[in-house]
Amino acid sequence: MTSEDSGEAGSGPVGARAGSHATLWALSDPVRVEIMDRIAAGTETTVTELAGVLPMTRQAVTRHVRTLEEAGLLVGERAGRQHRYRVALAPLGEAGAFLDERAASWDRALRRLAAHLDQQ
Amino acid sequence: MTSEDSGEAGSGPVGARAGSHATLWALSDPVRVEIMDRIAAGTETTVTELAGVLPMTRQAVTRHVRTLEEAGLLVGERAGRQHRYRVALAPLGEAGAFLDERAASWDRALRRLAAHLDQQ
DNA sequence: ATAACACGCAACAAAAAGGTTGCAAAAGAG
DNA sequence: CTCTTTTGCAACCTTTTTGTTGCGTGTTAT
Repeated sequence: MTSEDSGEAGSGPVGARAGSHATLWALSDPVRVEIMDRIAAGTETTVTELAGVLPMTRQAVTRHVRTLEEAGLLVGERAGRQHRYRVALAPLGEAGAFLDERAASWDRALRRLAAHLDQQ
Repeated sequence: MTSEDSGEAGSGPVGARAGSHATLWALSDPVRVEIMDRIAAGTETTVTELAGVLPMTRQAVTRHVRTLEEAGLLVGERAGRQHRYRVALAPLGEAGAFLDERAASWDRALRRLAAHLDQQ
């Protein structure tokens, strides 16, 4: 039935973003952040439960969950006929490090330009 | 603090995202990150200069720059017929704080669930 | 004044994202 | 076995992104 996907690390899927970009993009949608909130809280941890409290159908929730899963922010585990999800925090650290790195780089560049102008 | 709907009314165009979401979304595109890199470095600081080194037309660059400007990551200043941009680091701090806050919240929720399971 | 440059706006097309409905398959309950 | 629940997949539609071309406006140089 299901093919051997569920491995987003190799030759990625079609619309796949890489690394921290995927994480930033996944979390730039308030709906997906709310899904992460609810799964982390443990109140709604399946697609059907989430669709019960969110203003959209189950299939729409499935897509958001899949996006989060491809970003590595969610990990699913099948328990019988249910498909339960839990959050993974590792990509959060990567994305945060990415932002910090960029901020530091741009800050350095700005100071370098300012010093250059000051020298003239 | 957690309420962020009904954001900026007058300054935000039609499809504007609010606060940190706009920042995360703007930086989830490698092209826009590269634009930020080049403007911060001072090598290309106008739309025309950027279009000269990027594989797209000037109008496409204009759209990306506008996206970054709406997120507060770029500030433009007109000098004669040229429109020069410089980077602004403030939204970076907000976005980083948002990620940290979410990571801490989800981590707390996970520990609470783990403790709850441990108690049973 | 005229030509060249930098920029903005509008119309348009293709692709991706977000959402819906419908239907089929696997797991549990009666 | 039959029925219900949970899930996945496929087709389809709408909106948003992303990119193009064409044209008009303002600014600088000759």
